[in-house]
Amino acid sequence: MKIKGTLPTLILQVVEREPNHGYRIAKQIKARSKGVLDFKEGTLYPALHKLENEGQLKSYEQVQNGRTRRYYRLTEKGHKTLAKDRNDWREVSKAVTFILEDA
Amino acid sequence: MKIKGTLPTLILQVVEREPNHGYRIAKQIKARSKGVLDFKEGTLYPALHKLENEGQLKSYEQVQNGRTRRYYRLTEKGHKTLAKDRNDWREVSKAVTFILEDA
DNA sequence: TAGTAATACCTAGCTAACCAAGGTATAGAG
DNA sequence: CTCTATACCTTGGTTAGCTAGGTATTACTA
Repeated sequence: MKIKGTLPTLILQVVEREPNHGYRIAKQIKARSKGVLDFKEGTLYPALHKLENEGQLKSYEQVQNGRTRRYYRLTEKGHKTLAKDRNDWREVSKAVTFILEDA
Repeated sequence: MKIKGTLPTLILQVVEREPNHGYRIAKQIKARSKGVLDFKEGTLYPALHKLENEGQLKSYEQVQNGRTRRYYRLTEKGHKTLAKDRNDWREVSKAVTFILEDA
């Protein structure tokens, strides 16, 4: 069983706490899920580009320790999307759980 | 936000209660989820065929009210898959919820 | 000092899930 | 007789995610 479709929402959530760069966003999703959610770079970066393209995220370069990183921050639109997605997730996950637990 | 990947498990769950035919399986998923989960026929039937092909389901024809329906029942393999999928779902949904609720 | 692991970003090509939009056919209600 | 619901199916499209590559820097280790 492989659940698809949660990555954009998870990215928005991680970036909401504080602006962050791609590599670190992926690490945090993995860490906070205790390794359960482990998205690959070939999935992550296209997802970030799409979110920026949609206006959910805004990126900027920042040099740190002599390394250039691309940071992402939430836009106003991204905030709204995240709020909506959280509700969607609650609704859908509740529905699936309800059926699977045969309540 | 569109979650993908739960349909096969939901089908196995519905059929576990009692053997059922495609059209009714879809209706029950929709009804038990209060309309939240609403898979289309173009999704359902290929999913059923795939599950039977994998040996998770076994189908047979049954005439009822002069109409021939294709019923599906769970195989032993299907039972095991369902048990595993339920655990997977618990784990993954817990992880996503944990991150989204920013716990 | 050379090699390797970790960091940090990216793309191309593939598969799988889902939907839209069609098709066929029967049963029942008006 | 027509319309709706039932019941099954397929084709073609989109999208998410993975595999498997690529580039380049930093940090540790042998």
